[in-house]
Amino acid sequence: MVAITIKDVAALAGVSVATASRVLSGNPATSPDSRARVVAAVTELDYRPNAQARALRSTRSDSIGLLVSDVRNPFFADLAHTVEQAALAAGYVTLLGNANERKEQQDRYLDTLISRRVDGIIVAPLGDGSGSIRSLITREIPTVFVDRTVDGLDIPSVTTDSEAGIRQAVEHLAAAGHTRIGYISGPQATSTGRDRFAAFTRAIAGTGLSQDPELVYFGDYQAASGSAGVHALLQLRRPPTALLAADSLMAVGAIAILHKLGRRIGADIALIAFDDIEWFALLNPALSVISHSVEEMGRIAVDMLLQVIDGAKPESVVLPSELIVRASSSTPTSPASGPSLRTN
Amino acid sequence: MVAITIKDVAALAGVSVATASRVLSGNPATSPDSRARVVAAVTELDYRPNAQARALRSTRSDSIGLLVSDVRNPFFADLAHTVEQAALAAGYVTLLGNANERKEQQDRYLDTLISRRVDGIIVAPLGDGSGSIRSLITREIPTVFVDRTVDGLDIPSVTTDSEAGIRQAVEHLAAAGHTRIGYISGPQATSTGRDRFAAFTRAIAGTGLSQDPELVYFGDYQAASGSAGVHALLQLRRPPTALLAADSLMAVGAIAILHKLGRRIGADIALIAFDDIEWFALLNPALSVISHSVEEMGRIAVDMLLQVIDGAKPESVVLPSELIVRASSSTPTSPASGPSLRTN
DNA sequence: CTGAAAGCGCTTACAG
DNA sequence: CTGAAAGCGCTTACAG
Repeated sequence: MVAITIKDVAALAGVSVATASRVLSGNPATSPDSRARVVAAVTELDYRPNAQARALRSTRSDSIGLLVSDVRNPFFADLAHTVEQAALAAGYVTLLGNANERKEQQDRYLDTLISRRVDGIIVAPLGDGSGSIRSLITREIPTVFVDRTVDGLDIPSVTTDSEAGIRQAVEHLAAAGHTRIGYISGPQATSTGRDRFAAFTRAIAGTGLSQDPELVYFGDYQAASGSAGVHALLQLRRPPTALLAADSLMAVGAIAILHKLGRRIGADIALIAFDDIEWFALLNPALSVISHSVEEMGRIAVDMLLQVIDGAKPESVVLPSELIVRASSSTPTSPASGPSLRTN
Repeated sequence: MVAITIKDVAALAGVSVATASRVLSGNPATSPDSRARVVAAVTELDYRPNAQARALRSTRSDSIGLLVSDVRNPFFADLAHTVEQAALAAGYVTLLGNANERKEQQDRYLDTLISRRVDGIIVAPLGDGSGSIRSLITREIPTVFVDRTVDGLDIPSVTTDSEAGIRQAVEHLAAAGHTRIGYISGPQATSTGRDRFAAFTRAIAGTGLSQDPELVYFGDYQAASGSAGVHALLQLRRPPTALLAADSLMAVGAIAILHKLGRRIGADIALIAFDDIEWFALLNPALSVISHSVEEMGRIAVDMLLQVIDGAKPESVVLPSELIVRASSSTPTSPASGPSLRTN
């Protein structure tokens, strides 16, 4: 690689390195003449300041890190997109990392982002507060949790209150006559996995439906576990007549295997997914979903991070969720035993 | 932020900074005793080397940049995932950027990656060779193009040969009796947009179908333009009976509006998309696609980049594409005029 | 095997 | 408004 440094620029412009640096950083203490000559030199040499050296000296890098748990999950892809656009508008470039739902990989990226001295980090965390997550606190690195949190860590967060959406989903299914609802849960190592499972448990109890523990399958938020979950649930002596998947990827896996088994979604079995993904509305039957706003979440996360970087301590934000009923859950299944087909 | 430097480590360990540095970088010229004490100090202080300072000195950063044109496109999300895993296996961390199909943003990210001195860059480029793309060459930064190329630039690339897949798609539709095929093209500012359009034009000519220029709509690889394209094409006095979308996002937009208009895909109108996305197989009817391997593309790209970093000059690779027929194009539409329903 | 010193490419008080 | 100089946190010949 050919290195062009500020020295080359200064030499060509006939000024000192200090003056060149001032022009480059927009310091007003420069003469119009110097400015013109430095700018010309920069253009001619196609000079790019070395961000490493700059950051080393000035302790800010105008960049933030965003660590998501799985880029292939459309929810996180959308989140990455909004965060990036919001950050760009505020003058920050976003370095995106992908933890791949694995703790070691999360630690690895966190270490990288820390050692690259990003100005702040937005992370959808995984696991307990051990490992590199802890360093964020001890090193006082501006951090915001998004979508997920870690118990016991005092870090501002933007999350979704899954309670309302899940309760609506369960009540909707109960109203359609379902008494045995299968739940494909997210991993209990994530706060969303735990929260949504707890919300489901409460909703089931509140609606008086079967609390058979066999109706819960613990997946890992990836497609294959959605398929495995459906497979396991349908093998039960008394299989569920409706399914609730805790994220979009597991829903995809569920749909795939239901197709393969020839079960008609919305007719033979009802299905509702957490996360409102554009594609879900295009399925036939369209998928009922529990929706929450990823755009809002992304914007708020960036906003909060900027505040933290400025030394403030913003309040955590909890966004609402709600059920959107589409065809995948609207056709009532007549359960073997259930006569009560109410509507609300 | 609290800064812990190698000086703190050296002081705690009772050795010089030089020795501490040697232990940290695995230099064999260190005594077991020094090693033990430095390691202990690192653990106690939770020390993370400043990657900026290290890179400044050693001219390598063990990181690569991956610039995709749209993270929300599942093809690129999958690509990001494979590239990242392959890079990780080779000891590199991947910084992901999202050009959002916009030249300015591509330049911005390229500048950032260049100024952060990543060891190499994998990019799905956009536009001509102007702007920051040019700097990659003049600064001799190890670069590999993936999925797309830029005319006139001598940079190794991994791309897909769209010719075969598109020809198969057109022939398949022709065999089903379609004579007017609408084409929703990618932007002509991308090599894939141009290549696929050229392949389509040749395939149409070769099959003797209508070459009516009105049957081509130029989109931008984003969902909204797919909807707009369908809208425009269906307004023609003689609308197409089959549609070919040049990427998955435009296909999504196309499907959405077809649903809204009440046109049954696979019955009222045939649809084929470029890019084999997991979700497409789940649609009902399942979508026929032109498939190419994103995993292979990602792995090869990383492999080539490592070669370039090592000073080699690898040959460009072109991967094949092929049609996968599913229900969205399998039901022959009986065209107003066409009697010739051949099968092959 | 070890330490003192130079230097990577910048920025920023400090004088003038 | 400008330049010389120090220093950010590392690494790496150079002596020993």
